[in-house]
Amino acid sequence: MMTTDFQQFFQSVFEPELLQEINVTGFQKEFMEGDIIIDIADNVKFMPLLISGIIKILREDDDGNELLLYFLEKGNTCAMTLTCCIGNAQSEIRAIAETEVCLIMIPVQKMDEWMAKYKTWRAFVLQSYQNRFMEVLDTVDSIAFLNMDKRLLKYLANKVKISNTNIIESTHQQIADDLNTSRVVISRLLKTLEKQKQVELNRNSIKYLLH
DNA sequence: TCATTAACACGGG
DNA sequence: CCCGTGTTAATGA
Repeated sequence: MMTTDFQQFFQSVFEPELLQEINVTGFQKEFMEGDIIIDIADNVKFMPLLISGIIKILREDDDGNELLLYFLEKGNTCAMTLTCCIGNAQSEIRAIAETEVCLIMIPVQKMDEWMAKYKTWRAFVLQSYQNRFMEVLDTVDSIAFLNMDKRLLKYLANKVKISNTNIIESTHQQIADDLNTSRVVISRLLKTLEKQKQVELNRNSIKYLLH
């Protein structure tokens, strides 16, 4: 059973026959905030299409430190899943529900079949690759070339952009985890941003005051 | 110079 | 009382 949400969003992207097939083979799955959707070393058997909510994609080092790679929004899919499906490999990333999330799960076998059968599917998959690759490049650039204050601003701006509100409900510790730094640094940088009238600070929330 | 770690005080829920 | 926040001091890259 497919929701109207799904119809509305993907209608413009996929042709009717493909929509029909998705209807038949896909199934809906929901996650609560904080749920792990895909973990590192998981075998990927389904390809998720994001209907609603936001998913955080992150990487982890040997010591268990997490690093945010990018967020997925409505209409996106996980590029890691795509590579895993093709190579029949394990996930290199962890996907966590940033908000409540609604997904359509597509069995991986359908991936190949549809690549040949539907132009729109092919275009969608390639476009997803392209988009995610650019996001990762952007993140790499940030880490390599930007100081933590710029990275923080970019992080805040991005959060504002995807959540459609200028209030970011995070603790300093959560932000520090995402950017793989310490809370002391985030607290100090946020404080200077506040003095510069770029943000307003409250417990558990940050109001972003630019544009 | 700037980040990290540990430690501490403050205050709201 | 617990947790998030703001700050400092010591240490390191």
